[in-house]
Amino acid sequence: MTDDHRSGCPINLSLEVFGDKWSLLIIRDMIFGGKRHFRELLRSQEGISSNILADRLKTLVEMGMLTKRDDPSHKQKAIYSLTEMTIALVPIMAHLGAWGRRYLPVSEELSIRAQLMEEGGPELWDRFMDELRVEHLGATPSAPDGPTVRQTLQAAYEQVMARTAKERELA
Amino acid sequence: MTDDHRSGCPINLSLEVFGDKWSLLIIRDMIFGGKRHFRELLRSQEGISSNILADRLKTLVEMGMLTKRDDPSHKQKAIYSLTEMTIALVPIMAHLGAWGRRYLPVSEELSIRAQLMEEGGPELWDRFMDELRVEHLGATPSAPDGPTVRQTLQAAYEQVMARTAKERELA
DNA sequence: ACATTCTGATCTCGAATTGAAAGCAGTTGC
DNA sequence: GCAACTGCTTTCAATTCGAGATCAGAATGT
Repeated sequence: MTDDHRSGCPINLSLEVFGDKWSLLIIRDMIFGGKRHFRELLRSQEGISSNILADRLKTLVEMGMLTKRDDPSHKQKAIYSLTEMTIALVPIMAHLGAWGRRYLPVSEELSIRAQLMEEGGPELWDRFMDELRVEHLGATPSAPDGPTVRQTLQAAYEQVMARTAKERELA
Repeated sequence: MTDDHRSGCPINLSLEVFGDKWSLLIIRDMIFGGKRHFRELLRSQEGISSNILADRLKTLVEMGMLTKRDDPSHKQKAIYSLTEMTIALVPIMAHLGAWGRRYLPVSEELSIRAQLMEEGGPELWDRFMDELRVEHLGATPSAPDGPTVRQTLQAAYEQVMARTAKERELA
């Protein structure tokens, strides 16, 4: 980790951490897709290539955005976990999704999650962050039972996928 | 403007627009620094070089993030303006600043603005966005008189600068 | 009138980054 | 035994980045 920064501005430093075309997508897939393994992350919507993924994961670990440990069930598997720093990006992800949905040519299927996050507001974000802390940091569950935020988002996504698939079939 | 996107995901599309090390800094300087001209933007904290600045400005204009027009007072001057799309990034800027301030080695002088934005919350952001609409989009002023948000942030910055300069002198 | 400064870029060229595709040394499951 | 899976690493061409020099026209100062 080098310490030569362009400036001490918070926005600049944030960009030095994830101001590129891939880092936030990896984090997105971990947060919203529940992905923890290299091979899972390799199957991103955008088709990241393995060398880039390996490089970004290494950098993100060095910067404290992720941690990496061995998977007990498989000697060659590595498990990547979010840190508090990365979980704290959930509201920013929500804002980014809302902004993109408003101003950019998003697809319906891939923006339903952003819509639900926007509608859910800070309450939903907090609940999601708590769930991520349980999942990635071993925090003790405090929230009530029922479907998790990720499950809810995923279900909505699959429902839209099923509907649009049927519409395409009929067309 | 090409239309071949990696995916229709809102977060991905957002990153395709400003997912690099410079675009958001240019927008930051326009929003918080009130900069409108090439030469002003060239004097950034981070020392952007002129070819990069020219390239990013061109791209941002093409994407509808900025508009460019002639300055009536000088035939060679160009004035860059924010669009609604870019003004809508203010809350994201605030979140980014807050996140950076919490997790990264920011400098006191350059993070005082982020602190005030964080403390001000959505109310302050809305007021700021209204002021930007007046300044850049020609909206009719609706807010009460008194110092603008940018002036308030700038004054706080200069106060910290004066204090730390004195401290350095004494040390 | 004349020099200086200011304007928004553009040009050059070496260095760094990007990324597709193939390969690899193991591990696991059947 | 063997095919599939594991997290990468290597190769190499193409692209992008970026510092510095430069530019032509316009305003400004004297």
